[in-house]
Amino acid sequence: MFPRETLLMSDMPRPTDAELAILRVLWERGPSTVRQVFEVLSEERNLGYTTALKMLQIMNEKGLVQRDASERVHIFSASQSRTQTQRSLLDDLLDKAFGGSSLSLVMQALATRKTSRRELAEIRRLLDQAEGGRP
Amino acid sequence: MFPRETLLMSDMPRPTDAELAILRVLWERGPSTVRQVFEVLSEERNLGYTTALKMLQIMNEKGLVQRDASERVHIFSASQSRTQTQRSLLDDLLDKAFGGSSLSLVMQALATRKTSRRELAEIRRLLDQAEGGRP
DNA sequence: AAAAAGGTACGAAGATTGTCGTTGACGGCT
DNA sequence: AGCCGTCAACGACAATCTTCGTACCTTTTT
Repeated sequence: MFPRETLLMSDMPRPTDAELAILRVLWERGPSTVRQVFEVLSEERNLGYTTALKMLQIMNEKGLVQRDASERVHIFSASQSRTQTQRSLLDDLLDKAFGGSSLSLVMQALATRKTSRRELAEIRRLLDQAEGGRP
Repeated sequence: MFPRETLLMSDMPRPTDAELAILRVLWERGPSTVRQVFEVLSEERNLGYTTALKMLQIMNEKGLVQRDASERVHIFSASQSRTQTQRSLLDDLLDKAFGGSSLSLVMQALATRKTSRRELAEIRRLLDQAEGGRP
Protein backbone atom coordinates (compact mmCIF):
# COMPACT_ATOMS: atom_id res chain seq x y z
CA MET A 1 0.00 0.00 0.00
CA PHE A 2 2.74 2.40 0.92
CA PRO A 3 5.67 2.64 -1.42
CA ARG A 4 8.87 1.55 0.21
CA GLU A 5 10.29 5.02 0.24
CA THR A 6 7.70 6.37 2.59
CA LEU A 7 8.50 3.92 5.34
CA LEU A 8 11.07 4.52 8.00
CA MET A 9 14.29 3.05 6.76
CA SER A 10 17.11 2.98 9.22
CA ASP A 11 19.12 0.64 7.01
CA MET A 12 20.75 3.48 5.24
CA PRO A 13 24.42 3.00 4.43
CA ARG A 14 27.01 5.45 5.64
CA PRO A 15 27.53 8.04 2.92
CA THR A 16 30.94 8.08 1.26
CA ASP A 17 32.98 11.26 1.04
CA ALA A 18 31.76 12.09 -2.43
CA GLU A 19 28.20 11.43 -1.36
CA LEU A 20 28.61 13.69 1.64
CA ALA A 21 29.70 16.48 -0.66
CA ILE A 22 26.45 16.09 -2.57
CA LEU A 23 24.42 15.95 0.60
CA ARG A 24 26.07 19.17 1.74
CA VAL A 25 24.75 20.89 -1.35
CA LEU A 26 21.27 19.51 -0.86
CA TRP A 27 21.24 20.56 2.78
CA GLU A 28 22.38 24.07 1.98
CA ARG A 29 20.29 24.73 -1.11
CA GLY A 30 17.34 22.50 -0.42
CA PRO A 31 15.80 20.24 -3.08
CA SER A 32 17.75 20.73 -6.27
CA THR A 33 18.13 19.56 -9.84
CA VAL A 34 21.16 17.65 -11.02
CA ARG A 35 22.40 20.77 -12.76
CA GLN A 36 22.19 22.85 -9.63
CA VAL A 37 24.10 20.28 -7.64
CA PHE A 38 26.61 19.93 -10.42
CA GLU A 39 27.27 23.64 -10.63
CA VAL A 40 27.93 24.05 -6.94
CA LEU A 41 30.16 20.99 -6.90
CA SER A 42 32.12 21.90 -10.01
CA GLU A 43 33.28 25.07 -8.34
CA GLU A 44 35.04 23.00 -5.71
CA ARG A 45 36.41 20.20 -7.83
CA ASN A 46 36.43 18.92 -11.37
CA LEU A 47 33.67 16.60 -12.33
CA GLY A 48 31.36 15.97 -15.23
CA TYR A 49 27.65 16.54 -15.27
CA THR A 50 26.92 12.87 -15.77
CA THR A 51 29.05 12.04 -12.77
CA ALA A 52 26.80 14.10 -10.54
CA LEU A 53 23.77 12.54 -12.20
CA LYS A 54 25.04 9.01 -11.71
CA MET A 55 25.89 9.64 -8.08
CA LEU A 56 22.43 10.99 -7.42
CA GLN A 57 20.92 7.96 -9.12
CA ILE A 58 22.93 5.58 -6.96
CA MET A 59 22.28 7.58 -3.83
CA ASN A 60 18.60 7.35 -4.63
CA GLU A 61 18.84 3.57 -4.92
CA LYS A 62 20.53 3.50 -1.54
CA GLY A 63 17.86 5.70 -0.04
CA LEU A 64 20.20 8.56 0.73
CA VAL A 65 18.23 10.96 -1.43
CA GLN A 66 14.63 11.19 -2.60
CA ARG A 67 13.74 12.05 -6.14
CA ASP A 68 10.70 13.79 -7.50
CA ALA A 69 10.33 12.66 -11.09
CA SER A 70 6.91 14.14 -11.69
CA GLU A 71 8.40 16.76 -13.95
CA ARG A 72 10.82 16.21 -16.75
CA VAL A 73 13.62 17.77 -14.70
CA HIS A 74 13.92 15.65 -11.60
CA ILE A 75 14.29 17.20 -8.17
CA PHE A 76 16.48 15.55 -5.58
CA SER A 77 16.45 16.09 -1.85
CA ALA A 78 18.30 14.60 1.09
CA SER A 79 16.43 11.81 2.84
CA GLN A 80 17.78 12.69 6.24
CA SER A 81 18.48 16.04 7.79
CA ARG A 82 22.00 17.21 8.27
CA THR A 83 21.60 16.77 12.00
CA GLN A 84 20.37 13.19 11.71
CA THR A 85 23.27 12.35 9.44
CA GLN A 86 25.78 14.01 11.71
CA ARG A 87 24.45 11.99 14.57
CA SER A 88 24.75 8.73 12.66
CA LEU A 89 28.28 9.48 11.57
CA LEU A 90 29.25 10.43 15.08
CA ASP A 91 27.68 7.29 16.50
CA ASP A 92 29.56 5.25 13.96
CA LEU A 93 32.87 6.89 14.72
CA LEU A 94 32.22 6.57 18.42
CA ASP A 95 31.84 2.82 18.06
CA LYS A 96 34.66 2.18 15.64
CA ALA A 97 37.36 4.44 16.97
CA PHE A 98 36.49 5.65 20.44
CA GLY A 99 35.26 2.48 22.08
CA GLY A 100 31.90 4.14 22.64
CA SER A 101 33.29 6.73 25.01
CA SER A 102 31.73 10.04 24.13
CA LEU A 103 33.81 11.64 26.82
CA SER A 104 36.95 10.64 25.04
CA LEU A 105 35.53 11.91 21.78
CA VAL A 106 34.61 15.28 23.18
CA MET A 107 38.01 15.61 24.77
CA GLN A 108 39.68 14.96 21.45
CA ALA A 109 37.35 17.37 19.72
CA LEU A 110 38.23 20.10 22.14
CA ALA A 111 41.92 19.35 21.87
CA THR A 112 42.04 18.93 18.13
CA ARG A 113 41.46 22.41 16.86
CA LYS A 114 42.07 25.50 18.79
CA THR A 115 38.51 26.00 19.76
CA SER A 116 37.75 29.65 20.10
CA ARG A 117 37.06 31.20 23.48
CA ARG A 118 33.57 31.98 22.28
CA GLU A 119 32.99 28.37 21.39
CA LEU A 120 34.29 27.24 24.73
CA ALA A 121 31.93 29.62 26.45
CA GLU A 122 29.11 28.32 24.30
CA ILE A 123 29.91 24.75 25.20
CA ARG A 124 30.04 25.70 28.85
CA ARG A 125 26.62 27.25 28.54
CA LEU A 126 25.45 24.04 26.93
CA LEU A 127 26.80 22.03 29.81
CA ASP A 128 24.94 24.17 32.30
CA GLN A 129 21.83 23.51 30.32
CA ALA A 130 22.52 19.78 30.07
CA GLU A 131 22.97 19.46 33.81
CA GLY A 132 19.53 20.92 33.83
CA GLY A 133 17.14 20.83 36.75
CA ARG A 134 19.14 19.80 39.75
CA PRO A 135 22.85 20.24 40.16
CA MET B 1 69.77 8.72 4.14
CA PHE B 2 66.74 7.94 6.20
CA PRO B 3 64.43 5.26 4.92
CA ARG B 4 61.08 6.63 3.97
CA GLU B 5 59.33 5.00 6.86
CA THR B 6 61.24 6.91 9.46
CA LEU B 7 60.16 10.30 8.18
CA LEU B 8 57.06 12.05 9.30
CA MET B 9 54.36 11.10 6.89
CA SER B 10 51.14 12.96 7.25
CA ASP B 11 49.89 11.64 3.92
CA MET B 12 48.39 8.63 5.56
CA PRO B 13 45.03 7.54 4.19
CA ARG B 14 42.03 7.31 6.44
CA PRO B 15 41.76 3.72 7.70
CA THR B 16 38.74 1.78 6.52
CA ASP B 17 36.47 0.03 8.99
CA ALA B 18 38.25 -3.29 8.64
CA GLU B 19 41.58 -1.58 9.03
CA LEU B 20 40.40 0.19 12.16
CA ALA B 21 39.48 -3.18 13.65
CA ILE B 22 43.06 -4.31 13.11
CA LEU B 23 44.46 -1.10 14.52
CA ARG B 24 42.32 -1.58 17.60
CA VAL B 25 44.03 -4.90 18.21
CA LEU B 26 47.48 -3.43 17.74
CA TRP B 27 46.71 -0.57 20.08
CA GLU B 28 45.41 -2.87 22.77
CA ARG B 29 47.97 -5.64 22.53
CA GLY B 30 50.94 -3.71 21.26
CA PRO B 31 53.18 -5.01 18.45
CA SER B 32 51.86 -8.37 17.34
CA THR B 33 52.28 -11.15 14.86
CA VAL B 34 49.74 -11.86 12.16
CA ARG B 35 48.57 -14.87 14.11
CA GLN B 36 47.96 -12.85 17.25
CA VAL B 37 45.96 -10.25 15.35
CA PHE B 38 44.07 -12.98 13.56
CA GLU B 39 43.12 -14.75 16.77
CA VAL B 40 41.71 -11.67 18.42
CA LEU B 41 39.82 -10.70 15.29
CA SER B 42 38.42 -14.15 14.60
CA GLU B 43 36.65 -14.07 17.95
CA GLU B 44 34.61 -11.11 16.79
CA ARG B 45 33.96 -12.05 13.19
CA ASN B 46 34.72 -14.74 10.68
CA LEU B 47 37.83 -14.33 8.64
CA GLY B 48 40.72 -16.41 7.41
CA TYR B 49 44.31 -16.14 8.50
CA THR B 50 45.45 -15.00 5.09
CA THR B 51 42.88 -12.24 5.13
CA ALA B 52 44.46 -10.76 8.20
CA LEU B 53 47.89 -11.19 6.66
CA LYS B 54 46.87 -9.51 3.43
CA MET B 55 45.30 -6.61 5.24
CA LEU B 56 48.43 -6.06 7.28
CA GLN B 57 50.53 -6.17 4.12
CA ILE B 58 48.37 -3.54 2.46
CA MET B 59 48.23 -1.44 5.59
CA ASN B 60 51.99 -1.57 5.68
CA GLU B 61 52.19 -0.33 2.08
CA LYS B 62 49.90 2.53 3.03
CA GLY B 63 52.01 3.35 6.04
CA LEU B 64 49.29 2.57 8.54
CA VAL B 65 51.40 -0.09 10.24
CA GLN B 66 55.11 -0.74 10.59
CA ARG B 67 56.60 -4.17 10.19
CA ASP B 68 59.64 -5.69 11.75
CA ALA B 69 60.80 -8.43 9.41
CA SER B 70 64.11 -9.11 11.08
CA GLU B 71 62.85 -12.41 12.37
CA ARG B 72 61.08 -15.05 10.41
CA VAL B 73 57.81 -14.21 12.13
CA HIS B 74 57.12 -10.57 11.35
CA ILE B 75 55.95 -8.17 13.99
CA PHE B 76 53.46 -5.44 13.12
CA SER B 77 52.72 -2.29 15.05
CA ALA B 78 50.48 0.71 14.49
CA SER B 79 52.27 3.68 12.94
CA GLN B 80 50.21 6.21 14.82
CA SER B 81 48.89 6.16 18.32
CA ARG B 82 45.22 5.65 18.96
CA THR B 83 44.96 9.27 20.04
CA GLN B 84 46.60 10.60 16.89
CA THR B 85 44.31 8.49 14.77
CA GLN B 86 41.24 9.55 16.69
CA ARG B 87 42.27 13.13 16.16
CA SER B 88 42.69 12.65 12.41
CA LEU B 89 39.36 10.92 12.07
CA LEU B 90 37.66 13.63 14.05
CA ASP B 91 39.32 16.35 11.99
CA ASP B 92 38.17 14.61 8.87
CA LEU B 93 34.60 14.27 10.06
CA LEU B 94 34.63 17.85 11.23
CA ASP B 95 35.51 19.04 7.75
CA LYS B 96 33.28 16.73 5.78
CA ALA B 97 30.11 16.73 7.85
CA PHE B 98 30.22 19.53 10.39
CA GLY B 99 31.49 22.42 8.30
CA GLY B 100 34.47 22.70 10.61
CA SER B 101 32.37 23.68 13.59
CA SER B 102 33.66 21.79 16.58
CA LEU B 103 30.95 23.41 18.62
CA SER B 104 28.32 21.75 16.51
CA LEU B 105 30.15 18.46 16.76
CA VAL B 106 30.41 18.57 20.51
CA MET B 107 26.76 19.47 20.80
CA GLN B 108 25.81 16.44 18.72
CA ALA B 109 28.13 14.23 20.70
CA LEU B 110 26.59 15.34 23.96
CA ALA B 111 23.09 14.98 22.61
CA THR B 112 23.60 11.57 21.08
CA ARG B 113 24.23 9.45 24.10
CA LYS B 114 23.11 10.14 27.58
CA THR B 115 26.27 11.50 29.02
CA SER B 116 26.62 10.80 32.71
CA ARG B 117 26.86 13.52 35.30
CA ARG B 118 30.39 12.44 36.05
CA GLU B 119 31.32 12.79 32.42
CA LEU B 120 29.78 16.21 32.26
CA ALA B 121 31.83 17.23 35.26
CA GLU B 122 34.90 15.84 33.57
CA ILE B 123 34.22 17.83 30.45
CA ARG B 124 33.72 20.93 32.53
CA ARG B 125 37.06 20.37 34.15
CA LEU B 126 38.56 20.02 30.71
CA LEU B 127 37.01 23.29 29.66
CA ASP B 128 38.59 25.06 32.59
CA GLN B 129 41.88 23.64 31.52
CA ALA B 130 41.37 24.59 27.90
CA GLU B 131 40.54 28.14 28.77
CA GLY B 132 43.95 28.38 30.28
CA GLY B 133 43.37 28.96 33.99
CA ARG B 134 41.88 32.36 33.48
CA PRO B 135 38.09 32.50 33.23
C1' DA C 1 10.85 20.92 -39.77
C1' DA C 2 15.38 20.71 -38.65
C1' DA C 3 18.84 21.71 -35.46
C1' DA C 4 20.45 22.75 -30.95
C1' DA C 5 20.18 22.44 -26.10
C1' DG C 6 19.47 20.10 -22.15
C1' DG C 7 17.72 16.11 -19.76
C1' DT C 8 17.96 10.90 -18.05
C1' DA C 9 19.65 6.14 -18.63
C1' DC C 10 23.14 2.83 -19.46
C1' DG C 11 27.44 0.54 -19.73
C1' DA C 12 32.06 0.40 -18.90
C1' DA C 13 36.58 1.28 -17.03
C1' DG C 14 39.96 1.81 -13.37
C1' DA C 15 40.83 1.90 -8.37
C1' DT C 16 40.01 0.15 -3.89
C1' DT C 17 38.16 -3.20 -0.46
C1' DG C 18 37.79 -7.44 1.66
C1' DT C 19 38.00 -12.17 0.99
C1' DC C 20 40.69 -16.54 0.11
C1' DG C 21 43.28 -20.54 -2.16
C1' DT C 22 47.56 -21.91 -3.50
C1' DT C 23 52.42 -21.89 -3.50
C1' DG C 24 56.78 -22.03 -1.85
C1' DA C 25 60.12 -21.28 2.00
C1' DC C 26 61.77 -22.31 6.53
C1' DG C 27 62.49 -24.96 10.77
C1' DG C 28 61.93 -28.63 13.94
C1' DC C 29 61.23 -33.81 14.70
C1' DT C 30 61.79 -38.59 13.72
C1' DA D 1 66.98 -37.34 4.95
C1' DG D 2 62.31 -36.74 4.90
C1' DC D 3 57.96 -35.08 6.73
C1' DC D 4 54.89 -31.72 8.92
C1' DG D 5 53.38 -27.41 10.69
C1' DT D 6 53.83 -22.48 10.38
C1' DC D 7 54.66 -18.57 7.73
C1' DA D 8 54.81 -14.88 3.99
C1' DA D 9 53.82 -13.98 -0.77
C1' DC D 10 51.08 -13.96 -4.76
C1' DG D 11 47.22 -13.90 -7.68
C1' DA D 12 42.38 -14.04 -8.15
C1' DC D 13 37.77 -12.89 -7.07
C1' DA D 14 33.40 -10.30 -6.32
C1' DA D 15 31.70 -5.98 -4.59
C1' DT D 16 31.83 -1.10 -4.34
C1' DC D 17 33.26 3.70 -5.70
C1' DT D 18 34.01 7.21 -8.86
C1' DT D 19 34.41 8.64 -13.19
C1' DC D 20 32.74 9.34 -17.98
C1' DG D 21 31.27 8.52 -22.93
C1' DT D 22 27.52 7.36 -25.52
C1' DA D 23 22.80 6.91 -26.58
C1' DC D 24 18.37 8.36 -26.59
C1' DC D 25 14.49 11.38 -25.43
C1' DT D 26 12.19 16.02 -24.84
C1' DT D 27 11.90 20.90 -25.33
C1' DT D 28 13.33 25.14 -27.35
C1' DT D 29 15.22 27.78 -30.99
C1' DT D 30 16.02 28.87 -35.67
